[in-house]
Amino acid sequence: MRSGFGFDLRSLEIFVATLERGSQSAAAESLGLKQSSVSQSLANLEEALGVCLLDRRSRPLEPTTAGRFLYDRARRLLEEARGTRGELISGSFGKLHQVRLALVDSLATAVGRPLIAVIKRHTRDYTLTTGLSHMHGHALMTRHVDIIISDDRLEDYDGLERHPILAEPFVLVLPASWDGPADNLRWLARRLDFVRYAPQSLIGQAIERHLRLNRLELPARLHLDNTFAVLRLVDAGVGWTLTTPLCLHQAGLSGLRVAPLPIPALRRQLTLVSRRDELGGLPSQLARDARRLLEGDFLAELRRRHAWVAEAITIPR
Amino acid sequence: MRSGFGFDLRSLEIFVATLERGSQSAAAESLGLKQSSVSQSLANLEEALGVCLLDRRSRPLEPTTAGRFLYDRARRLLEEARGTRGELISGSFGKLHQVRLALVDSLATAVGRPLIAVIKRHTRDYTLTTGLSHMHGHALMTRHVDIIISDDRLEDYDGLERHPILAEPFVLVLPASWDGPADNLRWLARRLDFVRYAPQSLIGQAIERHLRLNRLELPARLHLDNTFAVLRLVDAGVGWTLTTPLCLHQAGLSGLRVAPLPIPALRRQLTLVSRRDELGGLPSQLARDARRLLEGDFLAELRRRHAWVAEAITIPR
DNA sequence: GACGACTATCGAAAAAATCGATACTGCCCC
DNA sequence: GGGGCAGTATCGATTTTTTCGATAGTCGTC
Repeated sequence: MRSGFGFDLRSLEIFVATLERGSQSAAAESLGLKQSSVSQSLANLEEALGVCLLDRRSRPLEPTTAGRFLYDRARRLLEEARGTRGELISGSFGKLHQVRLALVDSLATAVGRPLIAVIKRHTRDYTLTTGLSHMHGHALMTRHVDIIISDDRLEDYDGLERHPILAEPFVLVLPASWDGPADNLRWLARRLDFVRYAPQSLIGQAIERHLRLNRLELPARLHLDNTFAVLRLVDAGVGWTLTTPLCLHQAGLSGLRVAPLPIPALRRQLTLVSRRDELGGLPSQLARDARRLLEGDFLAELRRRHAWVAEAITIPR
Repeated sequence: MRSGFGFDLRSLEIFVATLERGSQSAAAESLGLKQSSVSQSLANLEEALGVCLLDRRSRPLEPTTAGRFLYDRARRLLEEARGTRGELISGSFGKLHQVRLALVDSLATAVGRPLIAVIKRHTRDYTLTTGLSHMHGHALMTRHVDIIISDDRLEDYDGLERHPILAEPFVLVLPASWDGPADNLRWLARRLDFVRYAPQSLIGQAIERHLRLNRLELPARLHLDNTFAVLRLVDAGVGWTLTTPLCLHQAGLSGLRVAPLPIPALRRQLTLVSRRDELGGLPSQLARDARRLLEGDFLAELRRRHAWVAEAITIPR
């Protein structure tokens, strides 16, 4: 047995049959083996696991505590293996057990929970992770996740399907207490610190690149790796930052002052990306639902609070 | 691979690694194999399952629909195998996945649902079956069930633990419309048919044996294999029968006339039986709960309705 | 203490998994 | 359009694992 588990399906079959038939000889017969093979297999199993599984003295054979436990798990594993085989050869595939979804933080807070509800209708189990966007692409390609929604469209890769979710402009965010002008970043940066996103994050990179393009060299004092931390500092009056309406929504800090960028516009696009044709209609459905949720929840509130920002947001379809 | 599944844990490992690494060569390296072995294993897998799993043309390698499905199941199987191994070698056994309980019909209706709640606190999953008692003993010994509650104490077998649940007398049951005497079965049987339990059932056998012992030869016209059918006929005025208070309670036919046996008493004992020391405290706890439920529900109602019968019932502890 | 029913052990045989070598495929690039 | 490249398939040889047959050991029963 080459697998590193200490057992494989065959040895579990033998073990289970032995307990159910009550003797090695009976198990051997029921499996079309000889008793010696059963004995060997059981000995190997105990050897490989380093655990005693059977009390050989009693008749019918009885499991030890560990054996009783393995019996339970083995039955389950074998049952699932049988089911899998059946579904495979009949071609009638059931629900997937697990769909793994990775979201940018800002979306996770806004629409994570309702999206999970949608996923649940398609699979038995799911995982949802958040994290830095540039990790998501890699995770998708190595199959550590199945679906990502982030600002990375992974244009370099083939075999993917992409569903745009949201395009939003970056805005300038200032402490509520700041009542000075907000139309010159260079000038602003001399009175109030620029609170930056850490350069590992895609959002941070996008901002830095845009600032460079617009020939703004601003002092690098504060680098924080998540939106909440960034906005918390701004809220505390420490400085100002650039971010997007969705991030603002996520942080839930309603007291901040929001102004248009005093430099050419920068936008980010959130896109749902998955491996093409692997999950049927689930990705497009999730995309549709994510848009609907953003529309109803986030955008509606934004219209009330900062109508001019809401104008600039695009939710496709 | 000797198991009849078309795959084993090893081939699943290889398949999963191939998809996750995106190529056979990479998978081979990650598993310490050569590419040719991976190719072989995948070919065997497809051969054994009779299904194409991979689209070999695309880079990184992509699964077919069947392949995507198998990937999902395989990850799960491997995950469970890993978990099982971990729990086994660390000795810290988790919950059992499944405990299988078999009850005599009459108990199932009376206390089945609350008992399930108790089981749920001890295992992830459970099954409950009912059926003829004499099947239960066999099922227990062949590990098709873990716990039985029936009128068969399986005295012939060792290695079992037994917890008495209830002892109850048989009673004579007549149609409500019958207002004649109920103190002579032979006489009764000439006016009204004796509705029997099928001789396959343990309860039927017990009754027949008792009648023989008391030299009663009654005509064999009606043989029904479950309490509900038996009592339904009695209720319809077709005949009379012998049964127990719990069976009466189960059938829920409140209009029937109940009388003491006009022959020496016959009792049945319901006992919870399980393989000794396999399930820790669960059997005794279930027994305790079953008694409590019978006491509170069944016996309390019986006291109101037929106090003289309630007297004759014993619930231990 | 012989018998029967079962299990352990061991070398041989059979069946796998794996390897090494090599041929094949599709793609990119000049 | 042909060579290089990265990956895959195939095949005989090799190693490892599984199974077998034979035999010896164990335990309980009569």
